[in-house]
Amino acid sequence: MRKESSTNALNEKLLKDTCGMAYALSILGGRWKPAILCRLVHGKMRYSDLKNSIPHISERMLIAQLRELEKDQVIRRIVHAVVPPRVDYELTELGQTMKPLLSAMSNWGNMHRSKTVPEHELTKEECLLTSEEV
Amino acid sequence: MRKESSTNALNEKLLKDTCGMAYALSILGGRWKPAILCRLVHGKMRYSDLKNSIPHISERMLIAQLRELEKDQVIRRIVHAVVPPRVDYELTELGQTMKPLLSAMSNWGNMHRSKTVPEHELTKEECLLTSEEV
DNA sequence: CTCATTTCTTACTTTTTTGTTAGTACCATA
DNA sequence: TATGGTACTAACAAAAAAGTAAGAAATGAG
Repeated sequence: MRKESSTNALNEKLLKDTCGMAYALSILGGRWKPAILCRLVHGKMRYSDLKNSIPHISERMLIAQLRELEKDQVIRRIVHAVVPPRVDYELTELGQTMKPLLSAMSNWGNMHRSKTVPEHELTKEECLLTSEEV
Repeated sequence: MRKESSTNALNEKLLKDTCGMAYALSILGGRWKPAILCRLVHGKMRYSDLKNSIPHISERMLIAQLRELEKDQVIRRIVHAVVPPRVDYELTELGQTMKPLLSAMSNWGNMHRSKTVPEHELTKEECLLTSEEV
């Protein structure tokens, strides 16, 4: 449970309120959010498909990060009245506006991580956003 | 001191190694990094000027975040052999390549935080990156 | 009845990040 | 000596993020 009046919280709020970049980063930041967003950019996904497509993610973490993205209005949650349960997630209109940004980040990251990660440690890129997809 | 073989650390490394977006976010993420970067984009700054220009930042946090950015090769630290001591910080060439990305984030953030922050709470934007500055 | 599927929630633990405080080094000046 | 300026480091505390494990709900099938 987050405190609302800690120095920490107040600093965060101040920075988010005065700096667009800090605001954007507060929305995108989170261990598993990049992986989630990179998948949803390609289109609506079912919870279980999303979970199965991300190696090593726990249900606890997946749901927590989805809930945050939903709260920030970047994604929407679509519940189907079926059994077994079915829940889909997709980018909202606001989320769609992030596509150019997500693509720029992905491209920059892919272009430059090879500068700092030894080549024999480079692994298959699983998250590719190209300009055609934006 | 960070553990190197916790699940947490291993997950982070896996994601950074397989997703350009996660990599970029890992470099930019940190409470005070956006404020620092927004200032250094405009040109080299002296440590004390940097500190005085960011409200509420402690020396501890400023130096810690500068050290991380330096380690990630985004900024360089320039020591002058004078008294009183003088240290400047500036973007590296790699840091310069981030300018379009920083600008995109700033613009997106400024465009959309008004959607989620009540209007009477909006404060003066202190961090503006325009396309002319990129 | 049991087992399976899907999608969560809750309680707690571990790890990491951020913040507080005290102190340091190297001068220069009074 | 004390005080001031600049730029840190180290130790610890508080807060937040991430991870582990257990349990729940609503069916449907055997």
